[in-house]
Amino acid sequence: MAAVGIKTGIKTGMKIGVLAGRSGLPVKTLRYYEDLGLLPAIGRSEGGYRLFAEQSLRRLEFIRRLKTLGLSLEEIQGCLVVHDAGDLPCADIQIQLERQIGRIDAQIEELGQLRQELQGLLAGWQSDPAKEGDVICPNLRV
Amino acid sequence: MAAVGIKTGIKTGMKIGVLAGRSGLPVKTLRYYEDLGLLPAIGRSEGGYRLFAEQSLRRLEFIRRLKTLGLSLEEIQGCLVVHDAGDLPCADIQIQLERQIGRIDAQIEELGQLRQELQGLLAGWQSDPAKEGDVICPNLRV
DNA sequence: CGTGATTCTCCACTCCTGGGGAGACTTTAT
DNA sequence: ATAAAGTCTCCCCAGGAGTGGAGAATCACG
Repeated sequence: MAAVGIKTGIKTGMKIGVLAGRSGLPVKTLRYYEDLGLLPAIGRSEGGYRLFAEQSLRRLEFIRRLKTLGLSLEEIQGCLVVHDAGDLPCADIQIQLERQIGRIDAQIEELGQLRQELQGLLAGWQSDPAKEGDVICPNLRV
Repeated sequence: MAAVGIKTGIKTGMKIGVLAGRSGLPVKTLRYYEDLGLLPAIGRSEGGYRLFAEQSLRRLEFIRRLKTLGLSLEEIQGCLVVHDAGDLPCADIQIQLERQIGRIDAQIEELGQLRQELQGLLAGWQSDPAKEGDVICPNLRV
């Protein structure tokens, strides 16, 4: 079974349900990824069934990792497009990655600022301020 | 103009356009907030026009502030419900803010990990590695 | 060869925060 | 009194990441 592809020289591949089972992702999600171009199938069977290569598992693992790290599918696709652009010299990919790091730094910076603002707000927080008028919460100079 | 409501003792209020002008928010947004229950109108005119109290401005300012601090409208509504019940929602707001800071921290942490991963990838980058097999760019092993 | 499991495409729906516009009605200003 | 401006409700649209179902086709097993 595992060696089916070896017998014939013909293009073989997992059907979507197998890939779903091995990757742990729902079939729907795999189709969704394929539609987006994140996870290209190597082709279709006679009956039109998607066929995926073994590499798809690695690719899905890569996607999963980046996803858990908070990247959007669009950002991940950016990485994969670069990855798949085989004709481009590695230097271009390097630039893409550096750009990606720059974007991440900007995001971290932005989040840090927001965090600081919230922290500063809480720092001066009074747990039981005097009620006055129709003030909603005296801690917030609204 | 500003004193129109004083002449009659009858329940008066801003129409939505006035509140929009004074708050700087689009009419659509105010209607949306009213629909959600975030910004109750004091009533309707004969013709069915929403009428808002002066306090609505303060309330909108409160909403705006919490929004810029990253709270969802639902979380803000939670605070406002407490407020409308007669209490100062200080404690609730505090909890929401702390929760928000926690979320930001987690996000920063994850981004930092991704950054490190990409950085590590670039650290071992070879500008012109030998191509081998079906690896498109040997620097990127997924 | 039949039957059930798998897969296909297409459409709709979720949550969130509104934006755009249609068509009808109310209010205001001249 | 009439025209213009404001407001009403209702419905569709966006993006992000899928999920669910209908109906049709295909595959695998006995």
